[in-house]
Amino acid sequence: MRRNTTQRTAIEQVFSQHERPLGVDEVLTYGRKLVESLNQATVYRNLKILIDDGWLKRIFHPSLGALYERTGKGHHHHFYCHECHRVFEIPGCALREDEAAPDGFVVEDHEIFLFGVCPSCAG
Amino acid sequence: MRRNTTQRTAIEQVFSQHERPLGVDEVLTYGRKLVESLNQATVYRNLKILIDDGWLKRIFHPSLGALYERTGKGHHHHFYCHECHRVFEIPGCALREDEAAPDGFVVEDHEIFLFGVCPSCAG
DNA sequence: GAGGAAATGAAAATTGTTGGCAAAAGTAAA
DNA sequence: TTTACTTTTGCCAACAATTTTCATTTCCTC
Ligand SMILES: [Zn+2]
Ligand SMILES: [Zn+2]
Ligand SMILES: [Zn+2]
Ligand SMILES: [Zn+2]
Repeated sequence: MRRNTTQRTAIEQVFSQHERPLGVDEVLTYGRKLVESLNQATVYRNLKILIDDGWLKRIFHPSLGALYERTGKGHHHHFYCHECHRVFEIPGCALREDEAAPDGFVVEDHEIFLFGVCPSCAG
Repeated sequence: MRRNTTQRTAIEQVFSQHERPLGVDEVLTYGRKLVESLNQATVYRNLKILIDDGWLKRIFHPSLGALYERTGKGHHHHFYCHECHRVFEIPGCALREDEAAPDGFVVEDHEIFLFGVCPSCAG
């Protein structure tokens, strides 16, 4: 049976405190402010657990690699600014899902990554 | 100044011969049929060069990791069937690009991964 | 051809992630 | 509570993927 641990609680708090996709290193850094002894392997183990639980979701960024974000925040997508290298969450969806794939394909989910320049970098 | 090498030419040929996203290991395997001595580091180096040149594009597969595919094949996206674990190229685009991000964001490119069941698995 | 810069191959070094194990901590029954 | 049991942790070794180092080879220009 699954036990509650201060480590996993801390990791959950990290995601609650930062409302954006986080990398493993960020989870570790922020998590250590809550539980000083927090270990990297523990972070990996718990990220996996939280994904299995459906509490987290893993997304892939073309250059940043794996990022983790909370589920249940409503359908949204991501924008990567190649100037400041930040990932933004973009609410809503501009995909015409019914036209997304040819007949016969059953589309159950989709992931969209936008690339460009964010408002503050665009000046 | 950039020089033409038999190795890079071989790598380009590999992509021309296989019209689908390829992993590093596949590029190495197929490439060695053209240049026996082809080295893994050379593959990595040239994949990077070809991406910088805009000749290749890197995409991330949720479980296979990084894949490389030719650019200039027309705008398209990818579909991952969670039954047979195959990646399909989906021609065309169903994204309303003008509505994809809030005002201020300059969208220059986007990547879409569809998930679901392919026609042959859907029966 | 000769000279010089760039690219390659081989291996070491990094980086990212997972696995083993003894010790620590959570849970439930006594 | 305390005890007994099991999960989870921290540390570290083991992997895997990718990058770097460096001596040697190859390409290109003269
Ligand atoms: Zn920016
Ligand atoms: Zn959407
Ligand atoms: Zn299928
Ligand atoms: Zn598109």
